[in-house]
Amino acid sequence: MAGHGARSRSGGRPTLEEVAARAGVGRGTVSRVINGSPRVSDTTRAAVQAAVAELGYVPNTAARALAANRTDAIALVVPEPETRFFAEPYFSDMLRGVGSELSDTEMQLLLIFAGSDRERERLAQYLAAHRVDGVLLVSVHADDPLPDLLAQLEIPAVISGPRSAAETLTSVDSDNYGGARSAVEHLLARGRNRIAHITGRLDVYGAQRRVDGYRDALLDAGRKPDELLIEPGDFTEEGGRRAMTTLLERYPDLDAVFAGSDVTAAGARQVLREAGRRIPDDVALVGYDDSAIARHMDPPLTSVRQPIVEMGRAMIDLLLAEIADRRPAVSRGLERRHAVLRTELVVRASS
Amino acid sequence: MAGHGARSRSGGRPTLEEVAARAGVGRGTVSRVINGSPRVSDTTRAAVQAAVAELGYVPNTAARALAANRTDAIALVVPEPETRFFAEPYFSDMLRGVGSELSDTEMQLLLIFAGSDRERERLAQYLAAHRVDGVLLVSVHADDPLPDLLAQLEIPAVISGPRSAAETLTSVDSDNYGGARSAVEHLLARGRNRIAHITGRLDVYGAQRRVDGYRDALLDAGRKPDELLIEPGDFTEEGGRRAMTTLLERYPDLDAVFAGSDVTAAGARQVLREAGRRIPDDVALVGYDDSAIARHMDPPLTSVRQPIVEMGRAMIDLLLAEIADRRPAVSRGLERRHAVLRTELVVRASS
DNA sequence: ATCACACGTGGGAGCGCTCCCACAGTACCT
DNA sequence: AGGTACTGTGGGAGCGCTCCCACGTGTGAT
Repeated sequence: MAGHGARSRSGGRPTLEEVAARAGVGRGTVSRVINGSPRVSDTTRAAVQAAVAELGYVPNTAARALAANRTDAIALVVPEPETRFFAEPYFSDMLRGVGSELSDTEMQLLLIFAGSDRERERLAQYLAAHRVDGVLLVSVHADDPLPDLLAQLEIPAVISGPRSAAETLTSVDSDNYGGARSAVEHLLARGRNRIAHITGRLDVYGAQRRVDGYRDALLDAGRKPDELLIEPGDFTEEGGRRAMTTLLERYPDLDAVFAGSDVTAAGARQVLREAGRRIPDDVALVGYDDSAIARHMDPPLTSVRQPIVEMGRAMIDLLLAEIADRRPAVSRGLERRHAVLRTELVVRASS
Repeated sequence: MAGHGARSRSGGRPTLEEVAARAGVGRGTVSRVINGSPRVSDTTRAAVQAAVAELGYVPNTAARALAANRTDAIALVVPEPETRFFAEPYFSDMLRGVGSELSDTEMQLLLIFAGSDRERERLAQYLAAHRVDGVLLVSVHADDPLPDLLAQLEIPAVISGPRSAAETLTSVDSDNYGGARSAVEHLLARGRNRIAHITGRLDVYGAQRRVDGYRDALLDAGRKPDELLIEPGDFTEEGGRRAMTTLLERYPDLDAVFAGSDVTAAGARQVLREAGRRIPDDVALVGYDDSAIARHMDPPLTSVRQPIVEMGRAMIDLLLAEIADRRPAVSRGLERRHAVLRTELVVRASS
């Protein structure tokens, strides 16, 4: 066991310079080895690696960040209070995808909550200090100033769930349009005739796309969509109840409901039950998200699954690419990228 | 609105030097103002602050970290897979406490999962690189090498749930002994005579302390604890079922059970029901943790609440103090601190 | 008047890296 | 033989801070 004395100066960690001396090479060469540059001979590389191992050298991140003007860290920004973060599986799935894709990288992931005004203030400071190389944005509301701030600071960012068809940030989304279509096509195939739709919050782009998918599925089946069968909801259970009540008054004979979320479907289910409708015998019910609620509902709810883990992975891929592109300072006019991932209809007893 | 041109050199952020020039002072003085040193005259301070505001100056963290040899970041290390982190309210409560206590600090919190061997490898590298000023350790198993690693690297650390009575790290804990006592005293006060205890995993120090509390409560009431009424569990539902089955065979006439966790109580409840025992009429049941399970059980479960949010706060307080103490390089031989927070018995219908 | 000692301040040195230019050495062409 | 090109290498400069020493200047004791 050579080089027992890991520290050359008492208390301090070994530096590049010390590794260089030990290996009998220059500082630059050690730096090249550490950073995996190919412009080093094999013998030299081996010598340096030996010295690194002997001294237990670990690069000083702060020094690297200062010299290279990068942090090797990215932030996952959640503009929600922490409680919602823990309550919804969406976030944990997203985190799983992001984490797995990042695990063979040197990149460090920071989780930042920005639910309160105070937290948002801190976040702004944080970004202004350029403490991360890039940002992942999830669950952003249409009027959020954060995307603009990021653009202004020229920080690479990827958003999940674009705010509109003209989203300026690189984005990742699930195929809301296709998901809605598959739900409606499924109901048509089951022989349903009067299919209602309780929408999500219509200021959310994805909710709009689901309405589009609903309409087009009917049109392509040769039916004329009835606007009175489309009742606005807001992703909540209460919204589902309200909308269902309205729809039932309007069309007592409707035989299917496509809800904008599983929670909304739960609200609708309650009203249907109270009105004496059996599910699925009288009215078929389909939700969206395939959350735990869907599996545990009575009867189990047919629902559209979004590939959230995969969306997390895709976000990282796009973000890393954008960071890499930006490194050479040349702002190559890359067109914005928008990834759309396929959804899957999970059929259960409710339809 | 003076000083419209925020940037003096194109593309770059303003530096300390530039702020100094603008304010007509030296670099050192600006540094003092930024860091809140009292050794600056009021007029000078005002001038510097004005310059900072005009230029939109934000300190460069990397430079500061390099020069001052600190990171202003601490890590919350969770030696569990992410799924458990999200599944258990323990972690989210802890995070809430930690976050709230940190919110009026410059400290940045990093959340690090170290569930897999691979992740633990990364963590070791991370700590070796001294990328954080301190570490918060939650849910550490008795044989975990992490505490030793931290001690060796001389990184300030606070552990929640000491590993033994001789814990070497600064620790925060809830009063497991007192919590158990209050549960048993409650059962005694309710007139119960044969009180069983299903323990937690006995390699967890807190579980041992609960057994101690159970015994002492009985002793102090003038009863001799019966070791055959103490059956080892492991915090799980299955363990609760197993232990309850054994206990019921041994003492068909027992009239109370104090379980080491709510989940264990749920397992015990199931066995009791199947054996035809009514809760609380025939057998009173008390759990530990006051988790969501306790509130939703039928009947609602009496349980010992741990002040987890407060524990998170206390951990931060102790850690920040330790970091501050270490800053002046003088390793003042401070005795290790061990905070113990009071528990609270939440009485519900099960007892 | 002299000394002592604060206080507020300026700026040099240095933290540990990366970047890049310079240079020796080798290889391959004219 | 000279030129050109490329490869591998060393080390200077500089990233933006903090730390600390040195230097006025003002105050009070002698």
